[in-house]
Amino acid sequence: MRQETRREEIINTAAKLFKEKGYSAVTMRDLAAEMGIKAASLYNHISSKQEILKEIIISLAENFTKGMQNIKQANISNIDKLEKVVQLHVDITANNTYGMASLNNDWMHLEEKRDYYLALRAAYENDFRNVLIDGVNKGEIVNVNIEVMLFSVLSTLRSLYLWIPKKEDLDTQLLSSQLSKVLINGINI
Amino acid sequence: MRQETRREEIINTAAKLFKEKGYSAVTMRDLAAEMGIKAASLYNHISSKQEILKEIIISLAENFTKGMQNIKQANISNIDKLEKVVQLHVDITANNTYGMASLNNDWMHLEEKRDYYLALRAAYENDFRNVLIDGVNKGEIVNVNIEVMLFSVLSTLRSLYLWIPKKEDLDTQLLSSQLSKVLINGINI
DNA sequence: CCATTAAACTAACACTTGTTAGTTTGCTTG
DNA sequence: CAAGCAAACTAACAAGTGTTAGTTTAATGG
Repeated sequence: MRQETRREEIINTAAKLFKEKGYSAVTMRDLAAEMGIKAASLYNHISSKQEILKEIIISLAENFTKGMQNIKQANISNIDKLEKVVQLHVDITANNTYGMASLNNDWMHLEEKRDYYLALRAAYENDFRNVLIDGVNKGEIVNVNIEVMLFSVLSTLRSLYLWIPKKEDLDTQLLSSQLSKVLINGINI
Repeated sequence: MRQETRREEIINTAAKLFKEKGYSAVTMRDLAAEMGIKAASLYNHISSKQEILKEIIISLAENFTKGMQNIKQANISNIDKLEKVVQLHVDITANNTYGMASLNNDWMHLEEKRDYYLALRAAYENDFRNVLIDGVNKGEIVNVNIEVMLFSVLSTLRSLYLWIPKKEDLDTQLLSSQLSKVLINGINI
């Protein structure tokens, strides 16, 4: 386990506070107090509050993009692809529960990188949609409204950060497989 | 269609802005500008920024509570109860897309009413959980991890506000039935 | 036509915000 | 030991914050 730099400590602490109160409600003085230093000292390590948010969100978004690239070009069924997507979300979220809150709720405060983030997200949703469409065409997935299926599954995956921290010793493998079953097969007998 | 009071106009406009930027990032001057007046003039109609948030969130939360009371005491199967819950979410969200964003993301800024909100939400989740448990016990619902099923379905329903506004002429009845199918039966063949 | 009233206004307040400049502290290493 | 440096500090700033006080405006109804 590599040692965290001071900069990374600040970013991780910020992510935690951003999850609790949202980006706008967290002041640089709040963040400094949580680190046990004065606000001005933060600027030895980061260049602005903006930059902290950017670091949190963009790295996560790029992780999702990378994961999706691998999955879409794999030579497996579309149901299997969906299971891989579920696992991708569980893994990334388990490793950065705090950051996922910012990704979901504070991306609109990104300013310069906002459009880049939105482009990544749109591409991701589109890749996801294509898995569903191909699955329907090949008879692997039931033929109901694609947008409703996309919305339903993706909403659950995007909300994972709200639930994962509650678990103590999380078995990501187990959660991922249970979640896949529920999302794919539903809940009725 | 009853005429909106000036107060209600302010609260609805605030909800719209809160959805776009979050409660903390919206200033009273932003809100006033959107209404075409000066910030100080808002205080002829509301007593504080806090109060606006409270009005938005608490009324919605109480609507959910009321709806759940009706559903839990109905003499129908647990699967039917779930369908009613889906419809409840679709109806409330379709009628107040903006407010639902605050309910989901800004409840932590409620201050005095925060604990009351959290109590309502915990009770709601518990009623929801009991429908699932009773369904499993009666063999209507598959016996997998209750918390995973609860999380999955509730996350989708709570995220509805992000998707509903995109539809132009929304048929809530249709959306509700499609969503129920996906959530209950899953997406595979 | 005058009194009332809803709803706007201007001006100002005390405080908080992100950030900068310049300085001090205390380790690490040649 | 001296030099270098990472990382803290104090002090201050300009702008923005929610809110109050007191005043003006324009429409309404007896």
